[in-house]
Amino acid sequence: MTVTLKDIAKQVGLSVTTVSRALAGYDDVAEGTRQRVRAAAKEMGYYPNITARHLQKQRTDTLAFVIPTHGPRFSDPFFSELLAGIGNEAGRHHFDLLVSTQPPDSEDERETYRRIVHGRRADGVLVVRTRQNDERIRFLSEQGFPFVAFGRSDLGSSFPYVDEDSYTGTRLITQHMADLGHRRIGFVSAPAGLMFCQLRLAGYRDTLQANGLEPDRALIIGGDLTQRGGFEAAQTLLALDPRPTAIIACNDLMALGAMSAAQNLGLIIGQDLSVGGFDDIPLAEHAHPPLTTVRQPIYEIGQRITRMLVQLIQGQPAPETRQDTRRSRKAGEVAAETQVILTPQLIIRGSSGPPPDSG
Amino acid sequence: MTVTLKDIAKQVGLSVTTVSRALAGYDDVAEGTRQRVRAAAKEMGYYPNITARHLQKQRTDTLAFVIPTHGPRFSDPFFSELLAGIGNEAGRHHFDLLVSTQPPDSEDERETYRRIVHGRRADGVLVVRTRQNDERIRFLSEQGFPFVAFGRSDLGSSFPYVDEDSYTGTRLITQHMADLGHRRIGFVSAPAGLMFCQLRLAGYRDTLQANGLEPDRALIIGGDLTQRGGFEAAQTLLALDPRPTAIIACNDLMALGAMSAAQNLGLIIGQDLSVGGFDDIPLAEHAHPPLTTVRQPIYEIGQRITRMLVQLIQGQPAPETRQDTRRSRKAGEVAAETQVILTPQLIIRGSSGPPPDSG
DNA sequence: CTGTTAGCGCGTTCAA
DNA sequence: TTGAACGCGCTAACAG
Repeated sequence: MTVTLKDIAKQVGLSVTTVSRALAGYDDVAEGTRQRVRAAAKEMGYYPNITARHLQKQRTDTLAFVIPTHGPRFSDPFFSELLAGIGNEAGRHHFDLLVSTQPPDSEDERETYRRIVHGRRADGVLVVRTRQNDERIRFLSEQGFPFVAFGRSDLGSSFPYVDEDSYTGTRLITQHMADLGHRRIGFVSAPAGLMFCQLRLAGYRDTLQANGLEPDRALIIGGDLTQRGGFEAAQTLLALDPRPTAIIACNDLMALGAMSAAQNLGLIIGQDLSVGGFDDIPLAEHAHPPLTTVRQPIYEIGQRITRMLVQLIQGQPAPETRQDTRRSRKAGEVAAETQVILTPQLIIRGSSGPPPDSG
Repeated sequence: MTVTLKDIAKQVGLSVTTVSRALAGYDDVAEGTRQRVRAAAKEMGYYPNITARHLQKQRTDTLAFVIPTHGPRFSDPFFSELLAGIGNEAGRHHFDLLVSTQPPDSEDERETYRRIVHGRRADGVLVVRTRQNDERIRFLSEQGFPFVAFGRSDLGSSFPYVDEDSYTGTRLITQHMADLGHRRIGFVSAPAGLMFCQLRLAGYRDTLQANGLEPDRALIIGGDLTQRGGFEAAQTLLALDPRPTAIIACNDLMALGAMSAAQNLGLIIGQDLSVGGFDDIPLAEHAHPPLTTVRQPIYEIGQRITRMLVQLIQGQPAPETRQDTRRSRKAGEVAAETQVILTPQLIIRGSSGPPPDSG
């Protein structure tokens, strides 16, 4: 049913080897032969069997992307944008993308990584939402398996990643609130194990301190990065007695949820309560009011980690030798950065303004 | 570096075959031998090479999912939820998931399908966002390649799918608006080639007619299913002179954008303007006000089409023979439905209410 | 019970 | 310029 090299060989009366080389465009095959073979292949509708090719080449031209998903009804525009960046870039480099969804830190997740690495299911892995003491990173490092992470880690080892400077980002937006005159600023945090959670929390805390604002444990609420989580966290925060006049959330989705909760109480966002987020997903711009946030170029980050991973797999100069190659590189060549930290950008929109009693 | 069957065989002094069978748990291998082999495999950290297994078994245990993405900065919670349903269910059945992102109706998309089918890159394909005269479906049908679609088509051929009754769903929500007293109801449509676009538009139109409401071409605006698209469409609709008192959008994301646009004009949603969506993504429930919409169980649909595809691949009773097997089926066995249409459910929330001049 | 042979489909020697 | 032989890693059929 499926047509193989052997079928073509039989058809044109040549050996499988010759057919293979003719199609691969080798120049040690007669022009006429090449023509005949090509014609036959086309007519018979030949497509190389990708699996066989993988086995022979000892590489799969496939990247793996294991998405950490919590509950069943997972729905996060952040990931769909990231996936688009990854998917498009992988395609550009003729790599397939293997996607798996697994609960973070679960046995299933561990097994998924083992299968990918030991079973040679893919040539490299993309790791996202890095965690403290991240076992995925430790495992991949130990195994010497190519990977690039979106986010840093606290492990000693050095590995390639792209990350946004979350600490500075949160400092920017917290300072923005402080500059507007807010003195009680709530914070909706993320699962504590996430690296960026720690960094953002620290940015928040340090900025409070730098502005002589009293830290208040009650103003910090854990969130799960969903809109519902932000909604519920805001309900708690807004029930406090001297209630906060501003709320900063660890991501936009929670910030949007917080806005809804406040609006349900009749509060006007940007006046009665200021809200800030993180990410700048497309929803932020078209919310009402538009959300003040810290921009993170998700799509571009997806492209970038994918490009880095492909380069890593295809054996670009290792990081150690980069200094040496700098001068000898030809025009147009660009060094493969292996550890990138992006500068955050504060996007001020209508959801933030001076506190109600300031005017 | 990677340990293969051959390595183990050498280690324990047996043939590759015996090792293979010992690990596979065949009972024609001595208990002691099995023990020795298993121990060695474990100690040496053996994992089967998945690619080799695929080649030998002539199947890949992989499903392909080609996501139709339009612009570069694609970000849609609908797809992340669908992906979660698909990914989790695929995992449950020990299938890998190959994801690709391609612009609909593009040459790249066609090539992606050809590669999957002819290159035997996967055992089956999931098709979503079905289109009029859908070339993907025609191609897969012609090739006899296993697939299941989310959405129907207008092609003559019969194929397995799950779909929600979009027509009735839109009738429900349009009737809801009419019942509230709305007489000028705007509609934000979707790209015309999409099957559900036609169905929803028809549901809208027929309901207007059934209620004796004048159809007005100006009240129907094309949308691109993004929040921005809904935002802009609503701006146009709200600039009309007798402006609509209600707007129904083809999906929730556009409805949320429409709400923002209206709110920017100072309109109060649910009073000055009613808004309705379609899908019931998690964002809808926690919007302000919460969005009236037609529920579509996205996650479950993802699971279901995946389960159907797996059954199809694993050779469940073909649709033609289902009647025959019905009686001979054993207790507990359930017929594999091949064409499922789900009944839509109207979710009434705060975004819809009587028109302003009615009270 | 175990080993030999064979083959999945392809690409890469090495001879002829 | 072409073909035969071999191997990628695994499993299945068949002997012994």
